[in-house]
Formats: sequence, structure tokens, C-alpha cells
Amino acid sequence: MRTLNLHQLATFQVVAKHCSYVRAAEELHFSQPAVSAQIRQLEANLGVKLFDQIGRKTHLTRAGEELYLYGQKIFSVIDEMHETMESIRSPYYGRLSVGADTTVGSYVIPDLLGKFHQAYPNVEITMDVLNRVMLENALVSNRVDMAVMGNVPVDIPTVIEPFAPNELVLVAAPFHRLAGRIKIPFQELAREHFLLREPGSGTRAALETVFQEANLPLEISMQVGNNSAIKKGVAAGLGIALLSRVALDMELETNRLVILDVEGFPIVHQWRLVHLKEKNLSATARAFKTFLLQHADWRVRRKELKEV
Amino acid sequence: MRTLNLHQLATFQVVAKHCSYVRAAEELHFSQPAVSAQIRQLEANLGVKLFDQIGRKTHLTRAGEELYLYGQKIFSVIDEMHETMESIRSPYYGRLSVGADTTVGSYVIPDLLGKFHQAYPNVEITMDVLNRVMLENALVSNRVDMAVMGNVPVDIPTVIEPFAPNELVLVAAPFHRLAGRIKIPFQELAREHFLLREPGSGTRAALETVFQEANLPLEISMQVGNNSAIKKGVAAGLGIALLSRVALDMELETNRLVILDVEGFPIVHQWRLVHLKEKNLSATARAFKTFLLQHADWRVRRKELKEV
DNA sequence: TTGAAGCATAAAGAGTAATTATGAATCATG
DNA sequence: CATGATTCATAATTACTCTTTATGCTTCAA
Repeated sequence: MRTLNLHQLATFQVVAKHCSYVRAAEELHFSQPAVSAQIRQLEANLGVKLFDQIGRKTHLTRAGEELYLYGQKIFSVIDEMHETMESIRSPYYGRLSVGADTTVGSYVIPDLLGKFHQAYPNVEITMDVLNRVMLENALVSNRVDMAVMGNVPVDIPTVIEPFAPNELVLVAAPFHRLAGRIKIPFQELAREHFLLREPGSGTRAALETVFQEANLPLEISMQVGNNSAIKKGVAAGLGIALLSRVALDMELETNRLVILDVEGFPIVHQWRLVHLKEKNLSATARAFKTFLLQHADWRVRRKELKEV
Repeated sequence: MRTLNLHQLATFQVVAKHCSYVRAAEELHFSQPAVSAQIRQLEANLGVKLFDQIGRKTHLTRAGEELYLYGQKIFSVIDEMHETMESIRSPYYGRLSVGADTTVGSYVIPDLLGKFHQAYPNVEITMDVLNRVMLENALVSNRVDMAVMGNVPVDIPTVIEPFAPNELVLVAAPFHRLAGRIKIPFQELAREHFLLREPGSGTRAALETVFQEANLPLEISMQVGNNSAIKKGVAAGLGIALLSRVALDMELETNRLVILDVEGFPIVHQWRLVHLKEKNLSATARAFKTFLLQHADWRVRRKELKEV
């Protein structure tokens, strides 16, 4: 089945405009027979005569008049479509879907998204805070453009960019016996009770690793699936905890928690920006990636300055 | 400048629908590489990626989603356009512009247009009643599809169809001295005064011709540019006149005028349907032509029966 | 690890559309 | 009234585009 040919239609529009094959050929930079052939084929395709040749004047038929109007309609939709494609090519318009794991999604990304939004106000941003499994899932099923996380998936081909250091610090209540002491030997921790996240949490895994390497037993005071709850517990004196530095701004400022200066701490992990290697990043996504990598550093430095 | 290719867009729509090149190829009865090539070119033309290949699943990108919507819009306009063309191909829709000279346009065509309108109620009909010069002008400049007239233009290539006889009869007032007599010798007319149309009128020319051939002088009582005025004058006894039979229905019925039975009368001319040889008659115009030629005969016969 | 599924790539052939050159008809003009 | 300019049609050739077949690579389920 022979579908309408836009090339023919475009040619027709010009011929109809001038009511002349010759002048249409000039405007189109085609030869006159080429134009004639296009019109002949268009007439054959549509099954209607488009022009009347009266003497050496060319007139539109009724069908031609109607087709001319439809041509304008069609090309105006196409123009609109091209504009849309143009805006998609530009990073300043479009949609962006970012996934983040719990900590980074709660404490780091929101600020950056705010800044990005200021720079690219017409970009529609979606952020999903997900656990590691769901994140990996969202990545491979293409539901997010990219993800920010600590432990990147290893079994799928991805592009990984180091994004920001994740300092895991030991915190305690200000009245804790270790608070304020400096260069606390690691062994001292053996007597402490810990508040921990659920198994599978990256932070918990890190803590377990260092205790295993030091061959010390890890005393668990409480297991909680939520950073806020852990912070509350520590502040209440239920024990100490290993937490991401970025989650502690307010608690440190208001002196509800203090960082313990223990040998081997902070443990510095990396947050990473990840996306599928196969993924065609949109202009918007590329802009966001660049933006994130530039601003992350600065933000982390600012934190460190503040901390000193 | 490379314009959008509808073939590519149509292919894209199917691929987008299935999110699969293979299944699209099946539906389109193309090979899979052909489909791939189409999409590749479309992406190049638009400057955007349309699909993400994640593993062996194919996903639409943002640009692809947008394009899919535009594709639907574009093809719906095109469908509508095809429907319009279809209706133009049919004789039951369309426009029709007919020109007619004064007599036939006033007394013959209106009835036929009414009948045609009953048979083709969706056809937009325009009739222009024009003098001979204007009619010829309208024909060559393509402002009317066809014309009905007595003296057809000879210097332009036309298609001419005899349409109906135009009986030119001599009429007088019922109290005229010749009224009621039969087989009046032509010579008797020499004593009569005539009411005539302006020079250039076909009827006048016909009368002048027969007088010239008989070598008789033509006595002019009055020259009037209008058939109604002539009829009024004749009825008032100002003289006799040569008039088209079809213009006399009412006057004969109400006995305001009578036909004179003079040797050599009525003079029978032809009305003809004329259109440019080069003109592409629309389906509607062809239907009207057929209709007119069929119904004209019948109508004239009816007139004659009534007259007897 | 093997095979099926899905898409890409390359070479060859069929179909489409461009160009040049030329012809026929119209129409204004010296 | 014949000449030349204008306009579109036709024909042959060439260039280009698209399709197909054959094949390879990667993914993913069994």
C-alpha cells in the first residue's frame, strides 16, 4: 500500500502557491520535469486531478484547493513536531528521572536537585528514593535515567562516575563516656553497643567488615531500619552508631550527637553516579550528570569546611 | 533539505507500538534490516535517538514517545485528507459552477438545477446568468465548469453537446390581425412592426437573417434589451416579436400572447452544453452533464405535448 | 553451555527520482 | 502572420534510495 509522499505534497504546495510548475521548480531548485513528475504521481496516488491546464495557465481544481489546505495543516503539525524534537535535543527542556539510595536520596540529592532546577527550570525532574535492589531493578528496566548509590551493581554493564565521598562516622550522645576524647583506640569499641540498620545496608556491612578484620565481636544494641530512628536512639544513650556524615548536620549543630574520634574512622566510601552503558542519555540527562559531578565536589568541600 | 519521510514515520509508529523491530517487520511485511534502516535514518533526520536498546528489550526514549504522539496526529490528518479526496472523487459531493445565457438561464436551467439538486443534494451549485461575451470569458478563465448557450464560441477548443432545441416563434397579441390564421405566408410579415432585442442578440440575428434571405425590409417598432419588456410590448399591441418558445409558457396559458403560424416558423436553433476541451471535469460536473443531457429531452417533449 | 531471540552490518539487486535534451502548444508582438 | 518566448510534457540516462539475503554479535533462558 502506497502511502502519501511528503516530498510530493511539499512540491505540490509550492506549485499550488504559484499556480506554475516553472516557478515552483525555481523555488525548489529542481528541474521542471521533476516537479511535473511529482505532481503526476501525487495525482495518481490520490486518484484526483489537482490542476487544470487551461491554455498556458495552470489552475487548481477543487481537489487541489482542498489538498492545499490539508497540506498546510500537515506541515504545521510537522513543524511543531520538529520544534519539539529541537527542544528535546536541548538540555533545557525535557524530563529527567533519577534514582537514589536512601541516604544520598534523603540528605544529598535534594539540595543538588534544587540547584539544578534553578539552572534548568523547564526540566521536569523525578527522583525515586529506593533501596539497592529496587534501584538496580529500575536501572535495568530503564525506569530511571541514572542512579546515585554507594554499592554499584556489578553484574550489569554500567558507566560509573565517582560522585562524592561518603564519610561514615561513629556518633554518640554528647554525654557518652567516649565523647570529646581524641584518637580513641579501636579496641575501646569492643565494649560499646551498636545501633544498626538491617542486614544488607551498606553502612552495616562496612561496620561488620572492620570488626571482622580486627577480630572483635560486634555488640548489637538495637536493629532499626531507619536512620532517623538510629539517631534518636543514639541521642537517647542507647548506644553508638556508624552513620553517614551527611545525615548528621542538624544533630551536630544542635549538639544532640557528637562524632567520636576513633582510630580508623571515618570510613570513607564513595557515592557514585551510575547509568546503563547502553542507555542513550538525553541532552538533559547529560547536563544533569555534568552538573552533579561539578557541584558535588564543591558541596562536600563546603561541608568539610563547616565541620572544621 | 531533507524533509520528514512518512514512510519512515509509519514504520516508526509500528515499531513504537510493539517496541520491537522484529514484530514491526512482521506486521509491515518487511525484513527486519529494512525496518532498522528506516528507524536509523529517521533518527538521523530528526537528530534524536528514538529507542534505547537495553539488553534485548527495546524502549522508547522521551523523543520517541513525543514522536509517536505526533505520528498519530499527522496520520489522522492524512486519513481525513484521504476521505476528503474520496468524497471529491464521488459525484455526490463537490461544487459545480454553471454559466448560462440569458434566455436559457432564466427559463430552462433553473428547473433542471432543481431536479439535479434533488438527486445530488450535497452538491453546491452556482449558476451565473451572463451575456455571450461574459460567458465565453468565464469559460476560458475557468470560472465556470461549463456553460449552456446558443451560439457557442468558435475560436476556443471546446466540447459541445446539443442540449435542447430552441424554438424561436413569432408572437402577437391575441387581438392581432394575424392571430388565429394558419399557414400565413411569410410575405405578410413585411407589413408588421417588430419588437427586437439589442444587436448581438441571437434571436435578433436569426430574424434579420430570414428577412435578408427573403429580401424583405424589417420594420422595427421598438428595440428593448429585455425579453419581459418585449412580451409586455407585444401584448400591448406595439407589434410582433420573435421569441424563444420556452419564455412564453405563462403568456400563452393566460392568453396574453399567441403564436403566429407563419411559413418557415418556428426557427429551430440549438441550445448547447459547452465546456473547455482541456478542462478536467470533476465527477460532479460529469454527473451534471449526463443528467442535463438526459433530462433536457424529456423536458422539451413535455412542453410540446402541453402545447398540442 | 547451548540455543533462541533480537538487532546490527554488509553486499547486491530492484525501484524511485533526478537531470538533460527535446517537443508541442499557447500567446504576445513586431 | 510569422517569430520568439513561455509553459508544460515526454524520453532517455544517471544517481540515489530502499529492500533483501546472508551473516554476526549480544542477551538471556533452559
